[in-house]
Amino acid sequence: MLLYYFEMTLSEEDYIKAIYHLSQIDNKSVATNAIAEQMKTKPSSVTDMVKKLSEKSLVKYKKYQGVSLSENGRLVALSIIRKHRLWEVFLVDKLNFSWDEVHEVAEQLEHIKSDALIDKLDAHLGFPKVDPHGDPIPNKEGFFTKSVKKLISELPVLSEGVCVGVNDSSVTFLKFLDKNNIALGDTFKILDREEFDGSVTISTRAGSIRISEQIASNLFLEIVDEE
Amino acid sequence: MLLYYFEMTLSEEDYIKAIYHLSQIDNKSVATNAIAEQMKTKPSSVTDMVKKLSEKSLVKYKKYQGVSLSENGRLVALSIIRKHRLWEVFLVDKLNFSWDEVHEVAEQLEHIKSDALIDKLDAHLGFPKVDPHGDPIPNKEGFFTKSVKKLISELPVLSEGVCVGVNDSSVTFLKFLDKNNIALGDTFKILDREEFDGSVTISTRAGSIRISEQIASNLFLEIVDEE
DNA sequence: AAATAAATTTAGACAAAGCTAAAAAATTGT
DNA sequence: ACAATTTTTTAGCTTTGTCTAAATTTATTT
Repeated sequence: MLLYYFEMTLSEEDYIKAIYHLSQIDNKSVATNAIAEQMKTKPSSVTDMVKKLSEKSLVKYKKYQGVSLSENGRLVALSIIRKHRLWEVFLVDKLNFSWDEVHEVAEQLEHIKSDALIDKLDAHLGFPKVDPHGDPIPNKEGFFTKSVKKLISELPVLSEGVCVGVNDSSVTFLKFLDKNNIALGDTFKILDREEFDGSVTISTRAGSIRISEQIASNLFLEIVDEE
Repeated sequence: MLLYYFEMTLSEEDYIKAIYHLSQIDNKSVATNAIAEQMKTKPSSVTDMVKKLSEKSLVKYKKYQGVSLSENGRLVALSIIRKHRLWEVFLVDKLNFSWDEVHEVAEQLEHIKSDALIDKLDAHLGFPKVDPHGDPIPNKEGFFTKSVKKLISELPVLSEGVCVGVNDSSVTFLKFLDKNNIALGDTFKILDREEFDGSVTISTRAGSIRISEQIASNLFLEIVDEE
């Protein structure tokens, strides 16, 4: 990954990250208002910041035409996302936070500046490919495997992925998951699907279990495309 | 430890820490110029900041009379120092940094705001009492064991402590340490001292070894007083 | 006990990042 | 096509933390 050629402030980094995420949604240039909403700030503040980032050639900007990241800006965004996601893995795997508690702290940790720190953290965690939500972790050069989030009911047999969410968050459903030793962050493989009723056999930490079509259509897996 | 009653900026935290460290040197109130030097800033900037901290009752300040921490200020300082030293332990024990590489990164990590994070980090590290330099880690309530740094040659038999520094950093001396499996951060116990030549037997990780008076007067141990 | 020196504070400015209110450009509706 | 609406930008002000230069207080020296 590129070394930044200039120091970036916390605020600049947050803007770059926001612009990155917004430009992922659809591929057009990002609107001032959209950034303002994301950053919980006013459009006029966004205009000011975007001009500054443009001078540092981290974004491409023409008045009234929206913003997009330059190649350098994209690499900066990916380096921040890399840090954020590695810290999330650390918080969940090593400090026993649950996957839904880590975002806020990781938002702070992602701004710590030290290449050595991130390299060593990465190694310490065993070079993880995805964070606890199943999102891919870019490598040092900014490459990462794309991933798709899909319901088990929509996936073909032999798919493998990390359980990253539920559709139905009712107490009964969550109790079912608990009873069957299914937790967010677990890796599942789809072993078989019964054509008759759509029920699915999956392998879990606790062995393989059979789940009904109804369950299968309420569990999201994050599938990583190796390419 | 107290919850801060108001958010503190990074800069405020740095000033509080600087004032704490300076007031440890001798017990008088701290001079504006001394703070300016420590913070690498100008005396006029210090005056401004000290007024602000005084309004938040973190310091006691009278014009031209120097500054000292209030009880709240002291607790804030200790909470920052606690974070700093826990992160240093993490960096050395878990990420394999060497003890002399960690300060800069810990300076950043100490400002991360999350009580849950620090509690869990503390547990993950096994509730360490001292950092890799042998300095004591305050507990949540701001209590910590005092410690003294002394040469092995000055310590009585049966003393125990963490090796935290050398007087003579010549290549030959460091090579001697390496050859005898002595590293900064190791815990030693003084088993015996020979009156005749002042040579000392110490127990190390690698077993017990005999060191000459010359060596003993070049190795610092940090002794923790349990009280 | 003045006179000089050193330390500290005040006053006024500046850059970063935000805000409000008003102006300008782009988009939409008819 | 042009009026109305929405989006974006500009202009000017605020706060935080810094600075320089000048003024003031404290300390030191003779």
